[in-house]
Amino acid sequence: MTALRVLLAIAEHGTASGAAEAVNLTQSAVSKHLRGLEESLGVALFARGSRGLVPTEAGRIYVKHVRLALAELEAAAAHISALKASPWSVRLHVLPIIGDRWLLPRFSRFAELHPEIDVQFTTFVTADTAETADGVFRFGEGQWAGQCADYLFGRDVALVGTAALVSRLGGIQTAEDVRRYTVLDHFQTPLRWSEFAAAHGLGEFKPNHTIRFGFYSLVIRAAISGQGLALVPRRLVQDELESGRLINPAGLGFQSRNAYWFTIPEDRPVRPGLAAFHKWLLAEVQAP
Amino acid sequence: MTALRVLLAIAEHGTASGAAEAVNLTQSAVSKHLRGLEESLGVALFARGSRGLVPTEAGRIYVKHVRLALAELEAAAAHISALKASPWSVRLHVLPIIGDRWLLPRFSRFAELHPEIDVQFTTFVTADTAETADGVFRFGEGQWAGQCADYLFGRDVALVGTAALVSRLGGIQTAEDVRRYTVLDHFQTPLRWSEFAAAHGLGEFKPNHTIRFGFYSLVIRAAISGQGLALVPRRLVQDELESGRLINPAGLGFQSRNAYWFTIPEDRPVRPGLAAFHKWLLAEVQAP
DNA sequence: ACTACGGTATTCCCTTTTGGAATAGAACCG
DNA sequence: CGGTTCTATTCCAAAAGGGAATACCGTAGT
Repeated sequence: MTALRVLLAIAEHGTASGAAEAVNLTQSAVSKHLRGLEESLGVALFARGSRGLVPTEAGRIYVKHVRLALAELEAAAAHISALKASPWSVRLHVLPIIGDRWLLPRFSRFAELHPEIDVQFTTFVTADTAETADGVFRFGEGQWAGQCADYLFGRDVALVGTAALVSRLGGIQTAEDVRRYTVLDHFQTPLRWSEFAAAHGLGEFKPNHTIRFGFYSLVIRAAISGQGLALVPRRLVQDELESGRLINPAGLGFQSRNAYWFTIPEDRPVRPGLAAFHKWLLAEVQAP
Repeated sequence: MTALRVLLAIAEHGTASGAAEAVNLTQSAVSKHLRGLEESLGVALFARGSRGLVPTEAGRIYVKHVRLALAELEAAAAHISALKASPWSVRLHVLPIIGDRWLLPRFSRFAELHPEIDVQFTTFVTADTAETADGVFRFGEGQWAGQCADYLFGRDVALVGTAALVSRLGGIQTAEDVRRYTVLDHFQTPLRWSEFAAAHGLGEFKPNHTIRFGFYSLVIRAAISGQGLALVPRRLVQDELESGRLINPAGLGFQSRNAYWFTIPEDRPVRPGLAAFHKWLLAEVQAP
């Protein structure tokens, strides 16, 4: 069971050590779980490379199903916990990328501040999971029917890559130069590069080569390991930009209409636990 | 994880001890698993009665979701095992009621006969699970598009109940007498009682009281514990009829158009493992 | 070519969990 | 009121899970 969670974590992080952190285990445990799964299925799920684990065909299929299954289990738990919701419990639906790179690192502060509030996280998407949640983190333009949305961050999108990569291909002065590079993209939000092109008046944008990933964390990871250029909300790579592991050549980027929001249902009374979280969240976004 | 399987087994059997047998554990282990689940969810899933465990509202909801989740996992496994199918492996989709009461008890004979054949059972229903299966046990009239179907048994439906129940309410001479009894029914195949009524020219059949169950094994179990009369394929309660735990008053029953069939896809080449199983299955049905 | 680095696999060892046998207890039935 | 048929609990052995340390392997940069 934890093996399945481990599996998904690996799929999202692309490395066993990264996954280990995400599920609060050691890399050794993760490795063993993966091996256990592969043995019981009799199939290799990930190909071992020195840069991490890359899913095999079977792995991709299996991961897809396992994600659905865990989503269903999560929905089950959410559903029954909705039956006994106390005013001090909060059920949140969090996008993995936000949870990993933004919310969880600072959530411990909230937990310390409000030990009496019981916060439950949900990360997979199912039909009714969004319905039973008290608050949902979303990506989009800020309009959802029946939802009251607060902007968090993410409109400020930066073009990023490693210094080594950029200098090797002759540097980037203008957006035009990007055409020479491999670009990294995300399956579910493929519009980003055309938004970038539009913002810089590039017209038809046909990059040298595109690599697509199923998870945004993989896009970021690929950028860090120098595989190409990525468009990422600046806030999500703040650490890397400050430490120099990533650079933002020529300050290129654009203002996106799509960003990260936190929504709460309009029709439902706001219970005190949710109110406290909501307030904390907005404050945290303002003053980082 | 096994806890979830245990949960479903309990839901299907209505007793912890029965479930224990179904999942190859002891009753003690089952009890502990259930308690563990309930504690981690903070909700009672089953009400403890001295005649077994009956699901609570929360329990029913949870079971429903868990079934979907496990179906998904099963589909995952089936999917990837389809990728590496050897000619000596067979993937079967089995209806729980058949698996429990008919197939598994005699399957060990097949396993002894053909140790080289790797048989994989699947019991939950998912869209593609039926597609990847080599053979499927079905309930119906024998016509499925693209499937070649062999009749197994189940057309001979008997009216059954405990001797105690029947004598208490004054015995049953004709089908008319059934009206005085509580009847047991199955959600997914509710037509049975009207078929029975039609076969005996009863016209509008309005029984005294009806109890409905989500699983056919619960119907049988309820009949055995004297809760009412049930219509059951005779082959599925052969043991009980012979031992007298159930009786078939006045030999009442009817010939149903719906029965149990085994189907294999028409378009697919029949691999040797499947051929062997198929042959064994038909022989087993003939000579019990 | 060599070293530093970032990753995975493996070994050893301890802790926790799991599962079975036996037993106790509760409800129902005749 | 015994007998039967359930569940809950206790005790104990076995197995799985998980962490720390270490070995190992491929790549990148000098």
